Amino acid sequence: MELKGELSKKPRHLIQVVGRRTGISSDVIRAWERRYNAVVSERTETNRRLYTDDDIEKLTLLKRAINAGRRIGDIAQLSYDDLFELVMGDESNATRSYQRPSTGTVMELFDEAANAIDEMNSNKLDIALSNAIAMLSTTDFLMEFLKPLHTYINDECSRGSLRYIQERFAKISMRNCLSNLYTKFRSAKEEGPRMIIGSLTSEYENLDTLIHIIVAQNIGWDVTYVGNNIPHDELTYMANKIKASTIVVALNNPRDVARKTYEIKTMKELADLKDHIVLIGTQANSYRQIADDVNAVISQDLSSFRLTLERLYGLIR
Amino acid sequence: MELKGELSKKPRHLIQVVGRRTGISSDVIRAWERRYNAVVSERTETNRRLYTDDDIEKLTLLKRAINAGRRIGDIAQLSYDDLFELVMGDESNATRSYQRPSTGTVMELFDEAANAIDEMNSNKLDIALSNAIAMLSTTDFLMEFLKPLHTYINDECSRGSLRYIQERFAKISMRNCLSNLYTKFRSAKEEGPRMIIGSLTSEYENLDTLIHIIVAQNIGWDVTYVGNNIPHDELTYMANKIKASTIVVALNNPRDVARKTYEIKTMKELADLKDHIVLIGTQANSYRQIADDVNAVISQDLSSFRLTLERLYGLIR
DNA sequence: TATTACTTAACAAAAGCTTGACAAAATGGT
DNA sequence: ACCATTTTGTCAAGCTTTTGTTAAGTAATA
Repeated sequence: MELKGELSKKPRHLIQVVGRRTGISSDVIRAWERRYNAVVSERTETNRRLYTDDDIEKLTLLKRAINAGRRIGDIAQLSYDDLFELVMGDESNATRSYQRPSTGTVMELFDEAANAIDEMNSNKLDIALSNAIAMLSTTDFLMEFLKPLHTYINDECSRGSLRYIQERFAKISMRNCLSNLYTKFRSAKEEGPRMIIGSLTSEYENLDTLIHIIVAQNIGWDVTYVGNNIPHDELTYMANKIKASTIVVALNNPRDVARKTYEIKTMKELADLKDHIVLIGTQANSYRQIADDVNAVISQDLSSFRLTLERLYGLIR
Repeated sequence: MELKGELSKKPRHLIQVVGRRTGISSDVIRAWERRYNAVVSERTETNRRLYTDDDIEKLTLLKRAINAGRRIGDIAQLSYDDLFELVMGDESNATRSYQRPSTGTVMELFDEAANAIDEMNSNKLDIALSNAIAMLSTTDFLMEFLKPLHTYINDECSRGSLRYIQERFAKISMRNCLSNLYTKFRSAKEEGPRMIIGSLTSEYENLDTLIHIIVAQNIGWDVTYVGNNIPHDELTYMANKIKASTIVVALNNPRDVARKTYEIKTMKELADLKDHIVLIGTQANSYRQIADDVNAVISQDLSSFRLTLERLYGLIR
């Protein structure tokens, strides 16, 4: 089936579409063409630019290179392959803290979302979220946008300046957005070590857990999310069956610590010895003792979760 | 089971109906035909246009493509498949093209999904679901694929041939898939009458409810889903605030009929008199009496839900 | 008879194009 | 650390193309 090969060489995308897909404004795309011949598209008979899939790929790479600190003037004329190599090098050498020049962007996106929640306009909220995804790197989106938005909602709600239903509908938009990200990244990666994420009986579904999924996928894990309120034996059954190398247990409900402690112990016994167990969530700290006993890792925040997974990833591969 | 029934090939919809279903005005549909031969329908002996279901699907795709930034002149003449590939690429921002199995019937798609659930391969399940979306019209996808798959899972699980965790992870994939559809059908412009869908206190989240959302959106409603377990006063508050013309209440938990009856009555009193209330879900029948009293509509199955919404849509517009 | 649909023509808003200018940010030399 | 220079994103003016909308007159429908 040559579907992809044929189509990708065919000029068929208008500049507006390219702008949306790459997140580069049409003005900039034209400026790059004018100044550096970065991507020179074909034209229709009436002089409209028509881009191919390959053009889009190159523009995406250019954007990533710029994000990594390159200057457009220096890299615009590189071939796709050279560019690819460059970006790979840049991104692997990148110091982990990459600072966005103007914090204005994040602030504006945040305000847009907060307004949408205030007006209870779910459409607007969805748009704000997808704008944020388009504008920010995945990490920034999660750490600097979605997480703050989450705590903002919780705070305002407990202070009484947001109503319960505003919290609920906002969280549903955020959940949708996260599951979109989940499926989007999933299709790209086929391989990578397997991981199961879920929570034990009496736990509720939690946005933070979903955020953890995206982080894990982003590092290269093949993640299966099984939801909340799962009996521990079901978790181990599945882990064994699909040969998962890591089980991530979300702990956010302070009740039943004793039972859950026992369940974690049992899981370690029943699952393959090679399996790693990672505990996340607000209540994870209550499980220090058992974590030591079964050699589990506690990751209370996203960055330590990321570090843990990168370490395990290195161990397993 | 025939992939596309005889009915879908039969020209039977007047242009007005097509306009309502697709959200494209009749003038525009005619202009597209005149200028680009986008969708050329058959005619009655007296020269009236008669459209098939397939025509409607194509128009819907055209609209989605335009939403994604395409221009009608460039895409009007594309085949359904090319159009679909284009829309999927645009909407998922990733240039990934789905892989479609050579010959596909609903049965094969179903088996593919069932196998994935059996093997607990969530990746495979996701692919099966998106293939089904690709192969089938939205209506067929929901009614002939997803709904049967849902009951299949419930049956097998209660018979014990599927484990609890298989049910859970499968339903999460299906939920993700539905929320993807939800976001995709969202039009950028806020048009169409507003609707709120949610469930009252003590209700659980339900896949069927999500399916109803897609159906409603497909007809042209601007849907806000607020989730399960929502106090009735919060529902009315939001309905008033965003000027929703219809509130859809999902009732699937047999407990607390008396309380919920009272809550429905109160909602009718507090919400604007013009608001319509629609009751859906397995337990909706237990609310016949109050439905009559407050002039609410009960829709126990998807097709009656669709009819109800089309009628209301006509009334409101 | 009142409504809906059909055709044709015309209009106006939206989006694309080019050229040119400007200001913020980055760079580089002292 | 300071200042001049270069780079680069953004925007405006003026023009063309595309496309949704409206109007006018006629035919069909209920």
